[in-house]
Amino acid sequence: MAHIDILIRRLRSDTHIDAEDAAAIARLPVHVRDVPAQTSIVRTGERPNACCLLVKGFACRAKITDMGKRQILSFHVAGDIPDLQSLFLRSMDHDLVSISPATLAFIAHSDVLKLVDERPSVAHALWRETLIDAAIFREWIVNLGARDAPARMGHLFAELYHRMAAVGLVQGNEFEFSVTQAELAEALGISAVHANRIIQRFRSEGVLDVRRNHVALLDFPTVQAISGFDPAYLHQLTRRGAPE
Amino acid sequence: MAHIDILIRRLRSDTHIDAEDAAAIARLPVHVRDVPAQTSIVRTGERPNACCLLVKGFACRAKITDMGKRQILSFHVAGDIPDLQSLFLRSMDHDLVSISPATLAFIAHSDVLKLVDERPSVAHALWRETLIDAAIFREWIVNLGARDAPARMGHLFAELYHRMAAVGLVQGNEFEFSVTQAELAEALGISAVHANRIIQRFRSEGVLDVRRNHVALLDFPTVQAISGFDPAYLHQLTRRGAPE
DNA sequence: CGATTTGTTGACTAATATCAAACTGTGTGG
DNA sequence: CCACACAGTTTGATATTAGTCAACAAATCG
Repeated sequence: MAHIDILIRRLRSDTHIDAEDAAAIARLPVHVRDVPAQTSIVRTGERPNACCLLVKGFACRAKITDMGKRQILSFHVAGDIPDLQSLFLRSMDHDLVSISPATLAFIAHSDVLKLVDERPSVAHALWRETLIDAAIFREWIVNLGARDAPARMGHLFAELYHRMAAVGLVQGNEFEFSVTQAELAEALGISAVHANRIIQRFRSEGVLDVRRNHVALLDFPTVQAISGFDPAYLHQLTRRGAPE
Repeated sequence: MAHIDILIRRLRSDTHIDAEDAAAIARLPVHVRDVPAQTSIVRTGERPNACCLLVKGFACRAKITDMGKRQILSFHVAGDIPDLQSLFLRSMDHDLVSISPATLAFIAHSDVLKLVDERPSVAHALWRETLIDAAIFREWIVNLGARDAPARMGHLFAELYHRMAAVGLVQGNEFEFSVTQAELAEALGISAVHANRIIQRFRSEGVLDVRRNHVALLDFPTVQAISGFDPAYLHQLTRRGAPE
């Protein structure tokens, strides 16, 4: 499987592209690179001239405050282009960092721009991807502003479950995901100690089992109930291909 | 001044459009409507067939959680198109509500789509607008997740100052802005009582004076310092037209 | 001008942070 | 293969921030 196929699979999960579009995307030249965990891929203030497709592994976007605190903005899985916005926002306003060993496929901005100007349907599809990215940020704002810590954590894993299912990375109620409790805390806006206590409670209650490299949604209905999770904001096309 | 001119002014503050693009935008047919404060303009789940340009007044986007709590996602000022994402995300994942009497100019999706497919530069400009929208959400995540309540409030008003300055709506260090303390609390993810106490402290310290319809940034350097505000994430073109 | 919304205050409570120490697992070099 | 180093996790005690409730005051509106 070519590296870029994961992108086409991903796009098909939430947008409409036809065979010709897919073929045009598949023709995009890519530059593949493997990185270890904890590698900064793009940094705040840089002006990348390529977008980064995550082919394998996990990454996150994060901002550092003036007080030196890091806030993780989003987690990314295979098929995501976490810095697609750099196509029109020249300078990065945050960092992109791997949180596991990862395979990246870089696609030059110039090639993407040529493609979107030639094929409006691809432009619409990629624009839509960036809009879904924003929709996920909106839901994350709700999470941080309006839900307590256990609900936030439940919500995060319910979302990841859906997003990973879209690219075929879940088995039953479980999926591989590499994250430390400290990283989780940075995403949820809580302390690492508090994150640990919530994880333990979920584990003992048989709701959710979060490990260093693996997540099991032991009781999805409960996770959904305590977190108020509703996948509508992901704007995915349903299995049945229902209209969006 | 035609209603749509505020949009052109706004676009020029953070994107590059030429005279022909501006003329093409100015030719977009609009349907103008005045609404009182606290009016729901578009609701969650709806599938609007037009975008809404805010010509005058203020609005916010908000989500209601399953617990009935409302989280305000963003505030909007004249020149914003708060639901531009509906162009490609058919169903709304949040509400758009006026927070003051407001004038709205609705632009049919079909007209916008025709324009963006005919003029790539306009497509790029509008796409860029939605990306800046997302960049603001990212910063708001940092605010809610990594800063304490006073910093959040300072940050909100520092941002509004910049955004309103871009469309010429500030006088000195002051600007008109209509918001109740309860709404502020819903945006900041704190209780109304706590919001009130912070406002009073800022007022007594001569840092920031937030009133029902008016905001004065009495001491901008201090606001900036306590909130860690850095306008880079707004991706505005500087006054001097410096490159972005 | 009365009615309603918005803002203000105090007392009390709950959620979460901080700190510090100890423990566990995993990989590395001797 | 062991021992050590290190990163990650777990625990308890204590501190702080912010929430809730309830009453009242002040603005605002029809």
